[in-house]
Amino acid sequence: MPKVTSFDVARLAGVSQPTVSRALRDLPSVSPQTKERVRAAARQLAYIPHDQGRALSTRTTRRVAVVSEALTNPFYPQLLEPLRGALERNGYATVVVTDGDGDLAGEVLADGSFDGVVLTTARRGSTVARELARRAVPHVLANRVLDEPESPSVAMDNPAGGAAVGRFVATLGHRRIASIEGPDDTSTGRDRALGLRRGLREHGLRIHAGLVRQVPFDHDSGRAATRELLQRDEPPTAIVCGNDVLAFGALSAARELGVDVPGALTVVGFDDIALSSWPVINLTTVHCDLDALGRRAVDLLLAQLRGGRVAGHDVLAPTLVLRGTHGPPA
Amino acid sequence: MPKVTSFDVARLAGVSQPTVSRALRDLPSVSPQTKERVRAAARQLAYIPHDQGRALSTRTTRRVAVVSEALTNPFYPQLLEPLRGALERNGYATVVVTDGDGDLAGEVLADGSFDGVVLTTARRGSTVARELARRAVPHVLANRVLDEPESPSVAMDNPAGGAAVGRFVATLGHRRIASIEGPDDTSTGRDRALGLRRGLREHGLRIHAGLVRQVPFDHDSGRAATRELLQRDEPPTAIVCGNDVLAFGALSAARELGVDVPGALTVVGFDDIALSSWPVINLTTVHCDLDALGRRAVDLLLAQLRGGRVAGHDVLAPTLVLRGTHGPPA
DNA sequence: CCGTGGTCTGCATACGTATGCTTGTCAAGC
DNA sequence: GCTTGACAAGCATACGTATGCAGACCACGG
Repeated sequence: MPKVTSFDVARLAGVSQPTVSRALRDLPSVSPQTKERVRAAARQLAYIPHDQGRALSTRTTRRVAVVSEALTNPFYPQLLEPLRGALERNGYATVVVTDGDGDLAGEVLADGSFDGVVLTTARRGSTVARELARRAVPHVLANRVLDEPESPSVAMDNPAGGAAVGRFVATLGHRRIASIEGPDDTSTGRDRALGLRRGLREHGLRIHAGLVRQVPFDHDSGRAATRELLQRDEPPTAIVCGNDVLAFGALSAARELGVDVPGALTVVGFDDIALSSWPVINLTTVHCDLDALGRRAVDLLLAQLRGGRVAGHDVLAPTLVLRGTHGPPA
Repeated sequence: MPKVTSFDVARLAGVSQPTVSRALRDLPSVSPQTKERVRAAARQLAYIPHDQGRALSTRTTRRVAVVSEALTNPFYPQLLEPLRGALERNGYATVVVTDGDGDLAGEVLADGSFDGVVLTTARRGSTVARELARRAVPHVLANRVLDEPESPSVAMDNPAGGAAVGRFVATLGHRRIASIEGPDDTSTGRDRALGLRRGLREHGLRIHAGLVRQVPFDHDSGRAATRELLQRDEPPTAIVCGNDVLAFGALSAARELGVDVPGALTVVGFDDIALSSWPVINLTTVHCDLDALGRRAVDLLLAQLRGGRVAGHDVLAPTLVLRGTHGPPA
């Protein structure tokens, strides 16, 4: 592809290839006149330095991989954006590596294509982080964490958020409370569910086993689970969801079945993604500061890229945000 | 990063470096016994071939860049997914290149990091495609097209879709029809708006100049425009939006102002992204088969990657999908 | 006039893998 | 027994850029 190389530029400018390399990077060891001649030649040939060559020579790519599940879940683009911004401000390009099945081979991440890795959707037992650690690839977990906290990580305080929701629905007066939870092998799914139970317990409440559903984090799963729950003999008066997308599914099911929200049903989400604040949705949920999370994660990664050993486990406090999908039981 | 190279493997296996290269790629010119010895050595050292080295040597990256605006607009992840799938099936990895401002420097795309490029958010006057053409970088436009059709492209038949919407709202009986359109420098924004006018004209209708808003393709813009429109002395009875996200904004504004949809206001979108079919939204819109679009775009790209000259301009027919946000005027 | 120091440029080579060509080995065929 | 050929592996080198080191050149001071 790169028909024109630094040798071509050198020939045209009447200098050597190394001089071209130095001149175009504006190193001080090249005289102003030579620089100008080289720049002119490069311009004339529309020369673009070949990135592979540079990367091979410097053993640095200025690229960071962000591993995420399907981007069609709107949560991930919103996490991605702050990560991308922070990385860009520090001179790194972001490459999104989609990990559809959650069993990505670690090899792709350690073949020299990236200077570092951000894992956003690690499963609790995933070995990818361990493998990266073994190969000394700078990396950080953002959003989800592992059971064995070997790698640095940043996450929301999901247990605390879950507990806050529990206390909130209890205080509203609800007693028949359902929980639509995310997968148990994700730290977000499990921690929020555990937190919810703790919050309810503080008010002397428990979740009836029949009112618990554990499903993947997507709209249709939330919708199906909610349909089941609402068609029980004694349907719940409140449904707490493991994330916002599940809550959208709950709202969809309620709409389909003609159940009024919040009159006859309270729905609470978790994440506070952009859609949730749209008046057409107006979801009561738990706000997560993904900007802060992304910035912090990138800080931890940069520290490693600069050669330091890093082992922090940051936890950010979420906050309940009250909108239009909650109320006292009918 | 790659502490262990093919030379290390060669030394351990007692063979030469080229033999390692051939053995691990399972070339026939290596004896089975040698292959096994090399594989064992590679396994023992946890050897991962350095991608930069391979890329430099073969002058091929097996990577394709997909250029898109911010992924927080849910349309793009949905276009991305079929593209990614089709590329993956053909052995190419997808790299998302985010083009926040729409003025991406073409250099990044032509520095040898990618074998090909898919442009999804090109502005009408963009020179990026031309630059790629000049440098003989295989590329294709998917979704949006250019005024000068120099590069191969695939897009929905946006004028036809717009016309269908125009005829539809006219047939419903609406007369005060508003149009919230996307930016004029995008082919989607302009073509859909032109199509709408054509469809209405067929029914002897015109859009009052005061009922036209041209805004960026995002929720808040749609919401703000709709608030303005609904607070006029004679508000529109139907609002046609340049895409679904704008329509969500319209629904938000209607909700805020207590305007009933579809009782007092008809809202129509364009794209039929996943959210639109959620019962909680249930938007009447124009369906675009992004799977087909993505597959076709990748086909055109692959033809170029295999060395062919390609110059097709494919257009796919969209279809109106009637859901819950339309009705006759009050 | 020679030596010194500083400035600029070029030479040689490294980075890790892939591949054309050559060499070596061995068995079969005449 | 020598040739032929097939097969297996190694040698040399290419890909494009970056960098340590050496050398050239110039000006200046003694």
